[in-house]
Amino acid sequence: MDRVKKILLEHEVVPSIHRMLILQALMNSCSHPSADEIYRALLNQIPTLSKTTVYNTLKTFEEKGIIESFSIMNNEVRYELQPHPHAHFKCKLCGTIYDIYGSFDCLRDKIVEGHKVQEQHINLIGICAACQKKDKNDA
Amino acid sequence: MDRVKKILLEHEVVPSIHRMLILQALMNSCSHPSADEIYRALLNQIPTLSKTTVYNTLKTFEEKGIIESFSIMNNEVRYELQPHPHAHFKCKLCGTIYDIYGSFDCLRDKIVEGHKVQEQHINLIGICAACQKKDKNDA
DNA sequence: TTTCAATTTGTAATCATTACAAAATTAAAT
DNA sequence: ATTTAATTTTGTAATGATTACAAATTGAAA
Ligand SMILES: [Mn+2]
Ligand SMILES: [Mn+2]
Ligand SMILES: [Zn+2]
Ligand SMILES: [Zn+2]
Repeated sequence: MDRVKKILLEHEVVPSIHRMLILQALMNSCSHPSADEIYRALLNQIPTLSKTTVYNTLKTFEEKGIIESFSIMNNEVRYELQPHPHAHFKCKLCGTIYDIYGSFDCLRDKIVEGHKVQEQHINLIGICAACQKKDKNDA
Repeated sequence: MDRVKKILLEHEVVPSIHRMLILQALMNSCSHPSADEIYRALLNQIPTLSKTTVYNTLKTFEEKGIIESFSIMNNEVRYELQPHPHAHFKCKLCGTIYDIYGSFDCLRDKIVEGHKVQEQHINLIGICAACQKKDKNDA
């Protein structure tokens, strides 16, 4: 919990209890949670939590560079702490989003055909390894 | 217009007048139009056009492999004929979406870390060349 | 304790998209 | 030409994620 507070202070965000819990939930989760998933995960600990607070807080975190957001298949936005740059794979069957640490060119802060790149999102979509196995067993 | 009809027939889509006009609008546009943009562009020619028809038709086109859709920055879905695989760059200032034909690995139909890739979307976001110039002139 | 700014909340609004059933169109069958 | 059935198109209502906004709450300084 001290680790969480430290991160917020380093990014000039007042470490309120809500913000600490939201960031903690995000750090504990490895599943790229959506705003709604974070909201539901915290309802036990903060019964008075408002979904607007979750949205506001996530926006603040992103503006301050604490987290990153991305969206795959145009449903809801998903959030994660920014570790090393990586790609995402979303399974069409089970919906799981996997991190892919492959050999992708990182174009951030590079100039591409004259355009200044600030963000890069590599989204792969298909059938994950687990669902392929499941399909074979069913057949 | 014959070209349009031919494409529809080749993909086993009945070439109704609406479908031909929607596909034509998509072929004439090089701006990755959204469903709403296509709808507004056609309202002159088909005053009775329903937005639902545009959505239905675009979905049909995509299912039949005539067009592809993608989404960048999680606003609306955008559509294009599928030429060679390429990446997209969206300018944060003017909103323009550029095609980027760089040297990107095409992972379609490949296996990545055990996952079967069916779609690949490379989205770059930043400030486009034109807007960089404009900024310099203003300063 | 008073004050004031920052944070949080609840509700209503927005926007893209989908669901669904009725209406219109088309082509085939009589 | 008329009937029939399937397909296409339409209009409206519903959905779901997100945002706008104003009121309520909190928390630190004076
Ligand atoms: Mn990730
Ligand atoms: Mn393109
Ligand atoms: Zn799966
Ligand atoms: Zn621009």
